[in-house]
Amino acid sequence: MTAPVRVRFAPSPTGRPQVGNIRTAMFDWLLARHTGGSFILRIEDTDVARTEPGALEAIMDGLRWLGLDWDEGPDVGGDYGPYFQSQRLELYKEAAERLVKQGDAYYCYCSPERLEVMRKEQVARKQPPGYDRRCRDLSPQERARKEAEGIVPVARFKVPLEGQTRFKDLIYGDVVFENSTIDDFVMLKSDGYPTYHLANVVDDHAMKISHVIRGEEWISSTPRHLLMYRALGYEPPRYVHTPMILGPDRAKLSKRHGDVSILEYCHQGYLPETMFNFLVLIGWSLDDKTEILTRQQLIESFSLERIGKTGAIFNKEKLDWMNGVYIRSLSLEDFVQRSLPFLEKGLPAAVKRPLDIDYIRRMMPLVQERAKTLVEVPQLVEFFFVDQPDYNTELLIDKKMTLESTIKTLEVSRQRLQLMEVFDEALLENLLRPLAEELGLKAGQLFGALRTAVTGRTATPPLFQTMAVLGKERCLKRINAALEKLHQLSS
RNA sequence: GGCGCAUUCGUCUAGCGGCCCAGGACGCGUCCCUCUCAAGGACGAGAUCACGGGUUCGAAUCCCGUAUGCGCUACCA
Repeated sequence: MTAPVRVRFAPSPTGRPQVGNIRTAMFDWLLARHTGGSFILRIEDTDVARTEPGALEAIMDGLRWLGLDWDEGPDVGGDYGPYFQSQRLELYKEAAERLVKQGDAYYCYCSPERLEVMRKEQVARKQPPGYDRRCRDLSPQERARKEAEGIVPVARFKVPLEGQTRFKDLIYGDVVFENSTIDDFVMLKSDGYPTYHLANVVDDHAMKISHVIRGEEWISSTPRHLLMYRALGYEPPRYVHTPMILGPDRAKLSKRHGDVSILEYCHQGYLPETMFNFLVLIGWSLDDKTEILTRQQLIESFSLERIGKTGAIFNKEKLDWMNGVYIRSLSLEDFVQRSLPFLEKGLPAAVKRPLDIDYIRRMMPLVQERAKTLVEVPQLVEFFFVDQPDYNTELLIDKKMTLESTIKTLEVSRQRLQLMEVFDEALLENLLRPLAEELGLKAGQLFGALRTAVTGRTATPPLFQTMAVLGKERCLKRINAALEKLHQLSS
């Protein structure tokens, strides 16, 4: 696997870039980089009706986000362009005409309505549905008559009635199909656009693609492609079908079960390096223990041989874990920079902008090891910003404490805190630990009351560090507010 | 219905005839650490390797069959 490959990712711009497709693109990219080959982006915009505006940009954004740069493609050009199939219509038409001339294809004038009825009957008779080849042997006169009626035909490939078509898939091994089970499929639609089958064969040949990497769902149509390669006199590429990514019900992942756009993971605060690592591990593994791999390690160690055969369910919990691992591995400044957009968006509108970046830098070490995704960072640090945290007064009173003892505890704490000149972590600890003992409390009881008073929460980063970041003024203000709440409760 | 592909802990997987009465990871449980929450550490539960036949001295690994699941079966890709 050292010869440079030419591989292509060929999405159709009919929707957002889903993880299944992106994973295939990653395999393409990895193989290209591993072998020093080329990764080509080709847009299969042959389904005019389903093409969605914006889909192309979204696909490119998704690839860029993951760092899957392409060597040839719509925007960067290349020697084998154009890279939009809609701009290569002439090529497909020529190929189709040639096949018709050679007797390997024919024009079909059957109406969609007739085909519909035909299929229904076939299914009713428990026959395999498929084109009945009515137009396969039309006489020139019959054809002329249809043309005269103004019917615009489609071009169908003349699949051999007998024999077998076989190929060796690099992952699944030998696959054999009886030609008799394949119907005469449409190559060229009546609107002049090719179907996937034709366009794919013509372009992969024209673009000198060496390996076709695509989802397992394409295995069944591979013999059609092979038959066309043969009829056209082209050398077929190597085929690499990859296992699918499944939904929780083991069915092909769809929008229904959250096959969300790869960009959605970006918005949800997953790091691109997490997605890259995680996605490649669905269906591929290095060995029996390595889970975290850098992009460079992946390029070096990637190989087709280690791609599995079985569809895999997308394991969200594991993704979350891995994202935590990657977040923790970030340098503080990197973590700050990546969190910034999420803070801008996620912090309450009442927090004044621009955000105080230095203040943020001081609190971020406290949340870095607690965040699983970037999108939850604002939640984690919100109490640092709000004027006065909102919380239920009961939370101030520890299970083993009373209203009175809590009031007393906070009052004494306030006095002592007020006397501090330098409000840092070490000094806070030196003050507070002995204070708990002095008050006859367990450290947790004192710290718990202070924690709630100062943050409004029962689960926060370590108290002293948190208070140090908050600063003396904010802490005292909040303790005062807490005491007020408690007094209200007692009256 | 036809054709094709697949089948190892709940999930992702290692395993390509003896090292496996099956290893790792996520998740889960217990414990340690500890001011809470995380993180980290230790330990544990969890798979008769879908089932049934072969082949072999020996099979999760090879062969056949069955079952189940999934995919394809469009003038979609």
